[in-house]
Amino acid sequence: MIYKSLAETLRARLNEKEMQTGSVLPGEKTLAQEYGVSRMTMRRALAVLVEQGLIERRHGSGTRLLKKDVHHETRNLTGFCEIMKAQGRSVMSEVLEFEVMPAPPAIASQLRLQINERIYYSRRLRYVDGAPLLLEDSYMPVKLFHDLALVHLEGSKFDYIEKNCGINISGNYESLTPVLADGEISRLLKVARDTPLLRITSLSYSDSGVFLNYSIMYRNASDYQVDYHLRRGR
Amino acid sequence: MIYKSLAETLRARLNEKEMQTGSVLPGEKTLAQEYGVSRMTMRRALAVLVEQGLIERRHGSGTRLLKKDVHHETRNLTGFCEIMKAQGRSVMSEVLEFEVMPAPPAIASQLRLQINERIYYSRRLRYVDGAPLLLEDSYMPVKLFHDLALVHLEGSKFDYIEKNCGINISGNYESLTPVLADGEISRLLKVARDTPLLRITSLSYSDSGVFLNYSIMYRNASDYQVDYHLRRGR
DNA sequence: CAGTGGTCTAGACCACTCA
DNA sequence: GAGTGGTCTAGACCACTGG
Repeated sequence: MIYKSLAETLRARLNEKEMQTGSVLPGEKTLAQEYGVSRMTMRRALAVLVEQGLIERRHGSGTRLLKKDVHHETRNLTGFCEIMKAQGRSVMSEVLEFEVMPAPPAIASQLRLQINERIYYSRRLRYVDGAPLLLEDSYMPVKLFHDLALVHLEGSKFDYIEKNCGINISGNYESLTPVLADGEISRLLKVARDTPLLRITSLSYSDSGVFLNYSIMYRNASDYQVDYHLRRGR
Repeated sequence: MIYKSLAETLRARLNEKEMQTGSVLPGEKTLAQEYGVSRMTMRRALAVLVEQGLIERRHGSGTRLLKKDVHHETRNLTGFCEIMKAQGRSVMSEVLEFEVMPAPPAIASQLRLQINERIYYSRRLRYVDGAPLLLEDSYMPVKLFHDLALVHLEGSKFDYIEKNCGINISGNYESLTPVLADGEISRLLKVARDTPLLRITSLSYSDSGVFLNYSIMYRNASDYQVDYHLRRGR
C-alpha cells in the first residue's frame, strides 16, 4: 500500500503555498528517487492524483498542477450534500422519520435482502444555505448498522458509514429522472405543485460488494445543476 | 500498446459462446504465459476489462466474467445515443439545421474560442425506436472539423470525430437540469406543453485537452431513465 | 538534442480465499 | 497449503515535446 499513502503525501505537497496551479512537478524519475520508491510505484501514486483531477500529465511535456484543495472530491462523489459542503455551503438535515421496519419487497430486492429482513427507514429534508433542497427516503440494512442513531442522520450519513463503521463506500449506482412535484413533496420542499424536480435513486455498495444504502431522493433543481464529469476508460 | 490490443483480444474471447457469465478465467500468470506477455502487461489489459465492467476480480478468489457484449460501453460514455445503440435500439437522426456561423459569446466561452470564430451550428432531432427522444443543438469549431458534412450528422457525430478525424474523445462534462417543455420544444418532441424534460449540456474534450463540441440537449425522459455508475477514486 | 511520460519485462514477496 | 490477485522493484526501450 505504498502508492496510496504516497499519493496522500503528494497531495499534501501540492497544496502547499509554494505550489501554484499550473506549475510543473519534477519528473517521475526524480520523484521516485526523492521518495525512495521505484518508478512504477511513483507512477501508480501519480495515477491516483490524475484520477482525482489534481494533476494533468502530457507526454513529452511534463506533469502540471491543475487545481488545489476544495474540489478534491467533487468528482466520483456519492452524496450530493458532500458536493455542497465542498463548495462551502451550509448543510442542515431535518429528520422527519426514523424507524426500523421489515423491508418491503421492492427495497429488499434493491439491497439484496430477504423480504421482511429489518431495515432502517428514514426520511430527511436537507437544507442548503437555509433552503430545503432535497427530500430523501433512505433504506439501510439493520444488520450492517447496529448503532445507527438519529444524531448520525442529522449529520452526514456517508461520514457515519465510513468513519463510524469503517466501511468504505466503493461506488454508487444512480438513476435520474425528471418528475413533477406532487402535493406532499411540494409542501415539504416549499415549491409550487408541478414544479419540475429530479427524482434520483441511489444504491451504494462497499469495497467488498455489500449493498449499504438505497435512497430515493427528490431534488429541487431549479436553482442548482447536477454536474457530472464522465471520462472514458481506454 | 500491447495491453490495449490484448484487452480487445480478451474481450473477444469472453464473448465466445463457451464463456458463461459467472465463469472463472484462468489466473494472471497462466494468461500472461499463454499470450506471451509479462504479468504486469496482462494485469493492465485485465484492468481495462474491469474498467469496462466486463469482469470482476476478487483477491484470493479469482477473476469472473460479469456480462457479455451489449453493455460493453454503457459506462464512461459520451453520447446518449451510443447507449441506445448498445442496447440494440434503432437510432435515427433528423438534421433540422446545419450552418456555419460566428460563435456567439456564450458558446465561444464554453469552447474556449475567440468570439466570432467560426463554428458549425446544427440542430438535430434524434429518434429512438421511431419516437423523437432528444433535441440537440450542437456547436463545433470549424477549424477542427474542415470536412464535416450533413451525412456525418445523420450518423453518429462521435463516430465522425473519432473515426474520420482520428481524434480521441477523452472526456465529457455534462450538466443536467429538469425543465418544462415550451411551445417549440414540445412541438418538436411531440409531447404536451409543460412535460418535464431533462436539459443537458455537454462539453467534450480530446486527449490533448482541446474542446471539441458543445451541445445543449432536451431529452424526453418520461419513458427512459438516465443511469450513472459513479465510482470513487481512492 | 535532452528530458519527459508511456510501455514493458522478469523477477519477488505478500494477503487473501477456499478446499 | 495451493492458487489467486495485489503490490513492488530495477532495470529497459520507446514516443513525444520543447528549446
